[in-house]
Amino acid sequence: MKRGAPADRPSEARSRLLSTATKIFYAEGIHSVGVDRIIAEAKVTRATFYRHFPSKEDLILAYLREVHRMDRGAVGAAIAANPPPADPLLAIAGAIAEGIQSPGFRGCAFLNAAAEYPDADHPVHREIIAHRQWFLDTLTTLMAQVHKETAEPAARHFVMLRDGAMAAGCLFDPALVAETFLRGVEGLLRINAERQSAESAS
Amino acid sequence: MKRGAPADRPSEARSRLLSTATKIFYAEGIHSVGVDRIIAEAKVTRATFYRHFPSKEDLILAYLREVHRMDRGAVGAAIAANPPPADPLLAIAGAIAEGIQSPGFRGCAFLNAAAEYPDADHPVHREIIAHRQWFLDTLTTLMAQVHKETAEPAARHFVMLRDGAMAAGCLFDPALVAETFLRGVEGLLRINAERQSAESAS
DNA sequence: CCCTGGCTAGAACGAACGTTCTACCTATGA
DNA sequence: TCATAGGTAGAACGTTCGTTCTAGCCAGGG
Repeated sequence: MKRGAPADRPSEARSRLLSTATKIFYAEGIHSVGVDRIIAEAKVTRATFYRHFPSKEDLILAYLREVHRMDRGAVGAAIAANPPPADPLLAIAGAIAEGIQSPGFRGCAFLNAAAEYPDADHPVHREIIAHRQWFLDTLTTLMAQVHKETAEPAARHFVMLRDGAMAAGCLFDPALVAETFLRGVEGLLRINAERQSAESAS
Repeated sequence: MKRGAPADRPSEARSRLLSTATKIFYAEGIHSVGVDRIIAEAKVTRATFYRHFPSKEDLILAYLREVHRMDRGAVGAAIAANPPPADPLLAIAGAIAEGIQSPGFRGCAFLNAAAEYPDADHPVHREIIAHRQWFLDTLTTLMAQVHKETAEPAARHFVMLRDGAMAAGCLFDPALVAETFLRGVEGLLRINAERQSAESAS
């Protein structure tokens, strides 16, 4: 009996289910989308759905993990393409600004999900927290290469600008939001770089 | 017997309904709360509910208008207590930072609602846009008294920091979020004030 | 007086929700 | 060869949703 992990073989139906859910949950929210809708658009049957996802909640968690995977890939690519000493933070900010202006942008999947799952003990909420902690940690590490002493507040500042930009991106003019965001990040990086050079000069 | 006072205008049952809805919608979200729940906690009957609010959507709109009313009151009070030339912007930022750290804080009611109503044509979404436009306009006016030329981008920057702080306030440590927000606002105001004095010197 | 308006109480509706079930088909590999 | 895993198709479960309805209670003003 070679029954290993439940995801040993990439099932066609499962990936169709997940990509459909990702698209619809992101575009329309979670509570307001029923499983029937996802089943219908993924062109699978109810039985198949419940074979791969024991409940809707499992699908929601898989959706968030999928978005997390994509975010990690995008950040990793930005860092790889702009390794220190080139500024990967500007590359990340650029990718965010680009995302905000791309068609179909509906904000941050995690912030949107957090609005629907305020209970801190809920598995969905915990998944959100975990993603955000990863993002903050990643930025803190990168920020430490600009100015070590203020890396943590600077990273928090970056995340705050990003959160604001992602939230406003589908409520204001995306181009203006992206511009405001990039200006803010540039200012933040400039200040930290000045701190760094001021210290190394002394 | 009823008071002859004109304060009778809003019925007791209606205001109980609205305050209950405001509390529950804000704390738990909109889609995940049924009308039965609000009816039960407001201690009214279904018939009474539908007498005052033709549908759930009307209650949701009333909820958002109620929060808007409270926000306008808070901003108005902050401006009244710190009229120019004292800085009302710092007072507003302080009130926001205080809100983030107060118990029961669940983020911005409008950002949360926007996550549940992404359709731009939906009445709820439009109510959100209207509130945000009012806030941006208010800040732009105040910002113009610091530095007229850059009032608009500075106000957008302020709103972006606020949105980020409100979104993160219930996902990170509120005290750290509030501190990061206030530092960001101080920096923003300092830069604009420097621009102002640099110009008036020339 | 009775009419009206705001309220209580609770039954009932159809639709949609998440979930379970039976029944059958079809590749694959031991 | 045959058991099995993963798929299709669709009925059905019980619950909850938003909404409507009937019926009755009580106070104030014409």
